[in-house]
Amino acid sequence: MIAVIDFETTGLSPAMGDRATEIAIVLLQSGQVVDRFQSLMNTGKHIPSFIETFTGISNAMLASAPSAQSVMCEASRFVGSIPMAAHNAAFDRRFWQAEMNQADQPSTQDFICTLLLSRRLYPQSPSHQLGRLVEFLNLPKAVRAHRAMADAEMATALLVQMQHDLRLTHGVNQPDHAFLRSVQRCAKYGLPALFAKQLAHSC
DNA sequence: TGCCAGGCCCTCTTTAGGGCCTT
Repeated sequence: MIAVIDFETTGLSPAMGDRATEIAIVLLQSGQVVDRFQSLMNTGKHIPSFIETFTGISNAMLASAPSAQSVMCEASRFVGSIPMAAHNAAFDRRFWQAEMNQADQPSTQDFICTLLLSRRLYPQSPSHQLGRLVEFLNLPKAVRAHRAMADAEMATALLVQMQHDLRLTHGVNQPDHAFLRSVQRCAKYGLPALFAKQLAHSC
């Protein structure tokens, strides 16, 4: 099981005071979506006008949203100890840890990054932005990008496609979270050896 | 629109610099 997460936020850095505005999580098991979690969240932080335009999430929408603390407690129960994935995971991991910390919840989940994986697996793609990758791979594109669930669904489709390509193209039987983590960490020139090792291990 | 940060990756590199990606 892998939990694919996406945050919408007021900016790029929790260390600079930015906060999450929306969270979406898709649970993926054996290539199938088995559950979803989504919520706006009110931290009391003002959303800059550029971000309102960018995400479509307004200060008025968050005024009636549940508190960040209650949403993150619910998200923590939803994910448990399941390993997580995100596109540019360094970004979502920072907000996950910062918001969990604010809500007095643990945040020990391991993350894999579909951005780093796509740079390894699809070096021919002209761009590794989530939307551009989805177009490059002919995957279903979200109608409303830059909303949390739409982006989480696209990242999930991307992850499923990468697992499929690892099986079909590279003969890897079970590209689970642990194996994806080794692909992500593997230097580009080392990938064929990694695939061969996994193939031999699974035979 | 892109600035703000942080991490990865590439190269005209490694005693560094800049592009990409996330909102």
